[in-house]
Amino acid sequence: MQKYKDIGLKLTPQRLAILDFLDGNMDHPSADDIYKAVSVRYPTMSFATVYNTLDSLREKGYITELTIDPAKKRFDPCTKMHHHLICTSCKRVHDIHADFLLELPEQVKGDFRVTGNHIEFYGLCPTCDKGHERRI
Amino acid sequence: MQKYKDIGLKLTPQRLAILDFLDGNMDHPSADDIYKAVSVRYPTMSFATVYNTLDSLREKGYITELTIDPAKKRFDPCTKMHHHLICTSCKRVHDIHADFLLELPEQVKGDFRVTGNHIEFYGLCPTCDKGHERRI
DNA sequence: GTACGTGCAAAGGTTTTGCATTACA
DNA sequence: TGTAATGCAAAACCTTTGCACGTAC
Repeated sequence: MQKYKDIGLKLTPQRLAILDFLDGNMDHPSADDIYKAVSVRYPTMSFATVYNTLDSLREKGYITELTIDPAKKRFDPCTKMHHHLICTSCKRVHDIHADFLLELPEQVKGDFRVTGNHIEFYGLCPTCDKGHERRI
Repeated sequence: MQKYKDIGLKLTPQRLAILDFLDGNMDHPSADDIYKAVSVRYPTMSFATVYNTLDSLREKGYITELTIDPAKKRFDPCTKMHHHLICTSCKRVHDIHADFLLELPEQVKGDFRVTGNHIEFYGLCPTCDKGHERRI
């Protein structure tokens, strides 16, 4: 596994399994999703290991913790600044890589030092939308 | 209490205390914050009542449940569409009532029916920013 | 009077922690 | 070999639920 050599963490089999699961994953999985997925290969996997690893990866800047789900934390291996489109029915989350101009007016910003932003778009995905009548 | 007459809920003293605490509140309190605040006047107040009331108020559209805090739900009595400016250090949340043009490109939106959006601005509030050296 | 709200305690779900054991570097 | 990670279980949180009792309407 050359790919993860420079990550600055001990590369245990469990961590490699977690890294592999997250690599390119666009589902914004929860800790439990990750635990279930890697447990298939490592039946002794524990939540402590999952949370430890996620915490280390977050500290190193390899993943982002999302606050889009009120019920649980979800994790995003894509750390490039982007936004999210969330289906309010099935809770699936799509990445939005479009850019938006979001400059706060001076009188609103005040002395606040703004360092970033994140947009949540809400709506119904095509699948969930079909459950409703819809005439144009 | 004429003010809450038309709310469509039984107006118990506990509910009135919660409504009074929330009215004009800009702190985006958690259920626990609300529980602590109203417990001063109503020592027998229970979490069940707080959550029941918050749930009813949310259903009726009088409050919004915020997902800006990974640790717990926070509630906002201001239901007019607005955004938030969050200090990553002290976690305090300010309301942003500015408008932004957020139109998703067709090829990004696809058949998704977008119904709303919410922007989180991140940064350091003036107080927390003072802890860092900062020369212009 | 009756439907609905309250309060208590217990349970459910997610995340954290302590500690002995194991294994990467 | 030494430091750091793993795994298990227990605990800590936040939130929800069941049920007997109480109260607004």
